[in-house]
Amino acid sequence: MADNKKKLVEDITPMDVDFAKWYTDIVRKADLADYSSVRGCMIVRPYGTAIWENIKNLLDGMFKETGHENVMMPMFIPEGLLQREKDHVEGFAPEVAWVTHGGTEELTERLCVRPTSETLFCEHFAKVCNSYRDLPMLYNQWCSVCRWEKTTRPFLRTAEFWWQEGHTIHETAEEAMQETEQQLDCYAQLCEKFLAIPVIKGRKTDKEKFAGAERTYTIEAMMHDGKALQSGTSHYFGDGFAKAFDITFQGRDNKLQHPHETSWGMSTRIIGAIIMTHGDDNGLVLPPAIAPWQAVIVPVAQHKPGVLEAAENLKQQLSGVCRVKLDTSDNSPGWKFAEYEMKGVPLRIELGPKDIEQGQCVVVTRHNREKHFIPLNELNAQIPALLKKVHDGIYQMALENRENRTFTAATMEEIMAFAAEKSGFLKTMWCGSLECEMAMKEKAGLSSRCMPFEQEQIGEICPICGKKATAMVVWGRAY
RNA sequence: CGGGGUGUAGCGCAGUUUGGUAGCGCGCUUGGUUCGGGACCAAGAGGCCAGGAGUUCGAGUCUCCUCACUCCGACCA
Repeated sequence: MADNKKKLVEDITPMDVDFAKWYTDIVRKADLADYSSVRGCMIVRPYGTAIWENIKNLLDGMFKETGHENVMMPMFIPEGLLQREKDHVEGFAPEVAWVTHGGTEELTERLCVRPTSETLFCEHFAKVCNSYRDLPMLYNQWCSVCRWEKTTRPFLRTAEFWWQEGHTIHETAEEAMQETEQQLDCYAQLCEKFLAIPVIKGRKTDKEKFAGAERTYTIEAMMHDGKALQSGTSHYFGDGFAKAFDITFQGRDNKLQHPHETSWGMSTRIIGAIIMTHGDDNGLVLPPAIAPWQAVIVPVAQHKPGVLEAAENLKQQLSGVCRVKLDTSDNSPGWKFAEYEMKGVPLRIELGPKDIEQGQCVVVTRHNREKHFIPLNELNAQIPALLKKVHDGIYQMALENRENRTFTAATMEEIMAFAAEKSGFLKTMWCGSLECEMAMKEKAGLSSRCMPFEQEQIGEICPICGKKATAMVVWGRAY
């Protein structure tokens, strides 16, 4: 299928030539986002917003099914409040934006633009939580947050980004732990079932965990270039924040207790993951579940009598079967083919005079450009199967990429060989010390991605220091 | 923070060496011919050449200053 590999869109830099350029070309050409006049801030264009809305609706539905409620918190955090938890403020202070004036008056206490809202939720929980009967409180908010990053890239790292942040408090540590794992699982489900992105679930090392958390769980995905992308996180706080913010409730035993807390988040960065997991040299490839249009109808020779009418009828026929768009613009069919390939629409339906004569249409699946000639009266029944084929196909391709780029090492020599020649995940045993983790970064340029839940016993000792190993770690270079 | 680079039409760029009517491609508008992999012809619209101060008869072009963006380091949940 050499023909299928031919690059048909000239405006996108091939990923082998320059992966970073390829990425930004797609962001721009697929109309996902634009740069704004504020450094590091992006404008999410309608097409990008539609993708985010679909992701948001899926996640929001899952959250609600498990009893979570949405709230809306302020975007400003007083400096004093941010400083209540020591680790937390140390983690975030270097990258927060400060509001110092209201109108022309200088504020007595400056306000930071939220980089995350733990402190606000904690302050609120302290007020509204009184009894074990109030628990659990399962809150979530959809909002944007601000982190003054030094280097930014659309979706992957922006100074302002959109996300959801869940914050819950529970009567017992066990219940909070369960919540933390449940929400991580929710993200993993979203990635694998809807976004067709295989992920590794695991726990972050102490070095990589969230500022102020007792434990951080993560899902890690691998991009086309072998780099890792942290795609969602879930944190268990124990009662650390509760103590710092004086959140108490009267327990079943009539004594005052601190609740156990969690937080978890997924951001617009996931759109970057979709681009870099599924995209190709012809543009974006969207998982059907979140594609704004799952199919696009391209009429051929639309000036000829009957073609537009037939296309219009086909659109009617497909409403309720999938999200469908009909493009009747003046652009040539070839232009439209390229356009919707760049936009990653999973199915293209071509309908021309020849098809109408034969009562059929041509359906092309985006990820492999396979053509299917389908009778119009069978189309409705076949669309769901074709969409599933796209989903399964791109999931499989992503999984294969990850498998092909995953290696194990038992010695320092093997680690250095990996670091020098490969890009991907490296599994090794680890003793659990910060020193060895730092050494990995310094010597091999690798950071720990996670300690997978699915542990493999690939050795007895830590290859860095030679001491007894306590866990297997997946290492990599990260976005 | 350190080092490089770039600011000219919506976007991408040429023009700066050697000062002399503001250019090209894409996109946009109008009309026509086209249409199974980014069609073609014709006619148009669109500029404080990043900003400021100099030199000069004359500055996009030379000098000085300022600002913005960007890349590579460093830093970074």
